[in-house]
Amino acid sequence: MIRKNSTILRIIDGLAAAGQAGILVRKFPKGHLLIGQGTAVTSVFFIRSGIVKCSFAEDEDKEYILEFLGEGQVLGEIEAISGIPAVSSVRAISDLSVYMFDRESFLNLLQRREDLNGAILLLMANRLADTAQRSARQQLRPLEHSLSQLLQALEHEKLPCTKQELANYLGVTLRSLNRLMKDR
Amino acid sequence: MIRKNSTILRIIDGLAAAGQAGILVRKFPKGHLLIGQGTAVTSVFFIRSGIVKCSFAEDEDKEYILEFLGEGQVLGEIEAISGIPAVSSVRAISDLSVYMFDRESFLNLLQRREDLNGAILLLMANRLADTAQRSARQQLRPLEHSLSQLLQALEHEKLPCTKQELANYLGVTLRSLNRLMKDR
DNA sequence: TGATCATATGGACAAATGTCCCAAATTAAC
DNA sequence: GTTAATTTGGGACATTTGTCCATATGATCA
Repeated sequence: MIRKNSTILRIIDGLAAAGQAGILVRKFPKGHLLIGQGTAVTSVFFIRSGIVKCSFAEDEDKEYILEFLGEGQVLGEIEAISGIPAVSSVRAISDLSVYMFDRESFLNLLQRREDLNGAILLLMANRLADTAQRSARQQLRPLEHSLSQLLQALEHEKLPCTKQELANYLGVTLRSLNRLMKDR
Repeated sequence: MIRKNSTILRIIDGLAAAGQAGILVRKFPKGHLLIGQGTAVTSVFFIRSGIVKCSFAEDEDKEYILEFLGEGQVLGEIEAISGIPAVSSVRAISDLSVYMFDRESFLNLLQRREDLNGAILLLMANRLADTAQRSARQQLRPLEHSLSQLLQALEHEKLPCTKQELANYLGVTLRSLNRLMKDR
């Protein structure tokens, strides 16, 4: 449910400890917007601790939550690599501690460090697989199924988010979510 | 609508022309299954010409089409990189010509050739962006909207697929698709 | 020439979901 | 401690979508 990746965090920890240039440690409070959909992204973030939501909006009023990311996950790498404006917004839903790279440093390291390169390839492959699978399941299965999966996942890890956000993650209205919750 | 990628095709053309070991040229007829969901993937394919559909099934009877891929697109790279069984099935929907790599050769080249590495990173970044965007739009917008977008795209490029497949791409039943088509 | 299969179209009804409300409960602000 | 704002839970109804048909059209094959 909340994606994590300890391999990458270890690599970055190592780089930071070795005094690699271009890495900053930053902290952000819950609610802080790290990346705004449609804007240019100039930094790449690696989550040290905390949770963010990646969400996509079209109308201002409706949002769809693409994923929740936790420890070791990377933010802004897609935009850094492809040069396009941010695909989604990224907002902290708990207090956050991150490593922050400027774009050039990140791309440089990605070329020079084979281990980082491999870890990022792997992370992107996993994300693609997960995203595709979730997208497909949401189309194929009834809402009830996605919901019970979600609730089961939430028993193990608590997610500091509202019910509206859960609905936005499931791609339905809050009303529908409540209905399902009631008559289970 | 149909994803393509000429940069990669040029790189692979070059490698093949230079006699790089581990590359085969293969042709498959329309309808041929290149990758079966859930099975181990031992080859990586680069499309020289033709179109495939990547689809995800859960019940045997229902399928969701993740994307249509054309020239220069890569198949099986996710599984090669991450080692997981195939996330989706890939089937030719027109006659197909491909470059075929065994997994080891592909991973080797990915390490040794900076240009290929960069091109694959870029391709995966673009796919992630596209997949996320499509998934979000399908949840946020009414079917009518997705449909008109799709029809507009199809005016420029013709896709050799059935209406059932279009419905599977949109994530709805054929009945719903027909209804929308009728009262536009 | 049929017979058979895939594909395409649409009627009728059921089920799921959204929209528009309002009220209770909880949390944050002063 | 009181007020305001957010979050939650749900009724009533409209709309959308799915399910289960039946029929028509066209292609293929014996």
